[in-house]
Amino acid sequence: MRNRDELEAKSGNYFERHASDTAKEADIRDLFSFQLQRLAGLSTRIAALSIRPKYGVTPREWRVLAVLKYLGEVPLQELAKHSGLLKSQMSRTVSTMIERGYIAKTANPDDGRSILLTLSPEGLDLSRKILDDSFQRNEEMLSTLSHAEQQILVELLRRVTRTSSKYYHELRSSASQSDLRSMEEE
Amino acid sequence: MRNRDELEAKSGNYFERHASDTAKEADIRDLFSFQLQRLAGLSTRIAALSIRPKYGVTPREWRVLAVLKYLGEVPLQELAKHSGLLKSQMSRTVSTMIERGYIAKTANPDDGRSILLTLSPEGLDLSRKILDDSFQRNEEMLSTLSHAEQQILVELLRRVTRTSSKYYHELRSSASQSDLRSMEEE
DNA sequence: ATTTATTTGTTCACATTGTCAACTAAATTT
DNA sequence: AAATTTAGTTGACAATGTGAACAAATAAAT
Repeated sequence: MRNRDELEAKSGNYFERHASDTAKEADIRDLFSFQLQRLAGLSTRIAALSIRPKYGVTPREWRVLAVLKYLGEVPLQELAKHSGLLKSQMSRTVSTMIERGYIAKTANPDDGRSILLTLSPEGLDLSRKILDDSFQRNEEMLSTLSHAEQQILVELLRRVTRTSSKYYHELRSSASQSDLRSMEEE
Repeated sequence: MRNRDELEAKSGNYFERHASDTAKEADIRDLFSFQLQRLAGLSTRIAALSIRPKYGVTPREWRVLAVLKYLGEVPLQELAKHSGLLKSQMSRTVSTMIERGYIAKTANPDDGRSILLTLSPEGLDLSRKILDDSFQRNEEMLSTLSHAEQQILVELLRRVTRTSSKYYHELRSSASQSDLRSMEEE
């Protein structure tokens, strides 16, 4: 591993760094969220490469189809939650999917505001095909791990996602309450 | 050929999705890349929430600063590779970071085409602060895991990233040999 | 029962991110 | 010396993310 410390002097050490080289500098390569971002970016690029030319849908669109596949028949808001999108994003995505005939929309008899969304037969077919492709891609990506390791990875990610989601909502609610205080704080 | 009936697919009952004795429908929730995307999205949102208001930089900008922190002094292309960005993205990002005084640019004595980039003292200071914050955020996100589990997770991700990167380049070169993007992701 | 507040979905406006191609200037290769 | 490759910049545009305004419908409060 390369270390920055040798370059410390070059880039302007105004802080008269304390003599000890033992104090370890924080390194973004050790940061979980950094690894996560890079791998997710890779994953998206791989998916786009194999899906867009073949099926003519964006990663977001097929993700929505696949989520709707397991949800069955739900209002738009519900679909958005499970997909990790804002309702505004979902509204647009859904309307192009309706135009292309992959999603069907019916009125909700219990609530005049909401709509019920389902996959059309074509949408179900497409989502199956793409999902199969995706599982194949994932196998390639995970091929370096044993089956047991793959399961561990998936389980750890699941737990981290749960915890992070809670953390996120905490941050959000505490941020919206103290809007005026975020000016200084050093 | 799996031929699960439509009724089940649309039932929306995800507590019974494993109960079926027949061929199982593919489910995006079991897809590694889906989990990855959701968690990465969460992570970005959390980061943006705590960093943007406080330091006035976007997630991408601080990531670049932090990468440059460990690289020391490198040409733009090199910085792009390690950050997972295209050189066009990097060129723009760097030029705003130079405007704001976080990055310094000098000519490369060995190559008139390339430039050498380093963190300015302000950039170094900022990257340290944000990196500290980031490690704290990550601790929250990972708080559900034991220390040992965290290490396992990081190690598994590292291996998957390596394999995926190789896979990506295979796909790319087999798709079109002419347009080789030099983004080694490693 | 009427007013008020909340919720659902659509749309607008905009910021960030990602992709590709054209272009220059400087190496490198032939 | 000419052709090719490489480093970086810039333009154009697609995809994604965020927040707010808005109408219609429902729920809550008085």
